Amino acid sequence: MNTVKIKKEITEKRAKYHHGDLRTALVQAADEIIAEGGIEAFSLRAAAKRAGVSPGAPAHHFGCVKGLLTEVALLAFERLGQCIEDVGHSEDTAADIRALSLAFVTFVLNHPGHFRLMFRNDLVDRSDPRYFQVSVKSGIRLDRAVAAYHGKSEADLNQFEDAADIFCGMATLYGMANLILEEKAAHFFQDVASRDFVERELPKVLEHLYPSKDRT
Amino acid sequence: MNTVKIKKEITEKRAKYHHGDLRTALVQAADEIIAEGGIEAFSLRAAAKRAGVSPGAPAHHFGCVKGLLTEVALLAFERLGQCIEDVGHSEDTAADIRALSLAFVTFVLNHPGHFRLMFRNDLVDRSDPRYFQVSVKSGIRLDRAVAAYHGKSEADLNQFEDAADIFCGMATLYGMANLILEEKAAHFFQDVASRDFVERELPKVLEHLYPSKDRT
DNA sequence: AGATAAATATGAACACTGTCAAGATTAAAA
DNA sequence: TTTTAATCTTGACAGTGTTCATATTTATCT
Repeated sequence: MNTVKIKKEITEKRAKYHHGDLRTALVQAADEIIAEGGIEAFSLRAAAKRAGVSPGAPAHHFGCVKGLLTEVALLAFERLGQCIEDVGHSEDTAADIRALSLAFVTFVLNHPGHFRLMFRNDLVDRSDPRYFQVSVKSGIRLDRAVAAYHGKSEADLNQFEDAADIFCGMATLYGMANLILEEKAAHFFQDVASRDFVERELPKVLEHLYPSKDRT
Repeated sequence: MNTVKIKKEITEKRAKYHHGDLRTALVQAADEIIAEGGIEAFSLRAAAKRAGVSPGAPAHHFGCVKGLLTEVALLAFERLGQCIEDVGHSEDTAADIRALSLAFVTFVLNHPGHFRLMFRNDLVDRSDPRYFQVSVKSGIRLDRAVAAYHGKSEADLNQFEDAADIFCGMATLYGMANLILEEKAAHFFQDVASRDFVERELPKVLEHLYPSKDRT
């Protein structure tokens, strides 16, 4: 009967021996850790502790650390996709590109830890089919906008020159986000990683790169 | 006298107790490890072992692991700078940009481990004054080329619009190198990380981005 | 319902990692 | 030559991811 008492105490303290939905609890814990302290702060054991579970538990749900981090990255991509979706459509294709790019860079500045994770080959299993799915989903709007800016439809994308345009657009945006976040552009602009700066100056830069066309 | 004998044997086996120039030996060891297996293969202890020295030795020469990796990164930047310098000058500014970009991407593909290290804030001490020095040195040629392409001299760089041009140029190049190396552009082009592909297609892409001007 | 099978979490172990302090060894300076 | 300073070793510490036998709970079948 004594053992029963002890069991009950334990039960009250930590819900149950079987967590119920440990998998999503671990993903959430990892997600929070990365949001708060970046990948530096993350460890499999820290996530386990945060979920109130033993250090060996995660291995049963995710094969290894990459599995868990992949889930977090997918989550982040979905959020990015939402931010992109929330951008309104306009008739000025250059303005569309500006708005989408601003949304992207804003996401990066708001979620630096996640952004640094999302594209890391060593931490995320990019061969997971869901990765392709979700990364395309969050990039397709920019693809279309750039294609439209160059007067092409989405159907033309197999044509080399249109693919090249879109490739450049993606590269530029990704590069700008990187330079801004990691403050590698400090000798171009000051306060380059501040949100104010980005909202003020990024549209100008993009206006330069994709000039609005005269519609007489 | 027995101990003397043993001492001598040890002496013959590993040169001397005092290595002589352990600092550069460790940098070289780390450099080789990263060249062979990337950052994944690197560890402070592995570098120490490769240099034939005890695991605690590096701490005396570099405060911590970041110190050693910073040296390797600086080395890599110097090599990059050399590759950039080796690119000839032409009168066609667009062709200059193409040649410089090709040299950069080629370096990235030839030294993937180093490239992945060079811009990592968590592994390299970018506040080291030598970092700024050497990174500017390897970027200035592209700066000038882009400025010249837009018909500006280097003196104009404080002007916002010229800084924006150069910022975009840097971002695009950095982004392209990333997309190509990490094969994030696979749904644009195939075999995107092969050297053949880059030499064949990258100039086309850049010709698109920086069209050669008619000089009638 | 009761016994059996499957899923799930624990806890200890293993081989790593970077960092540190005490002591041994060598080189340089007095 | 003796003393001082620099250099390297050794052993320890806390931390990491991963694995495995064991304990516990849930689900399934008779």
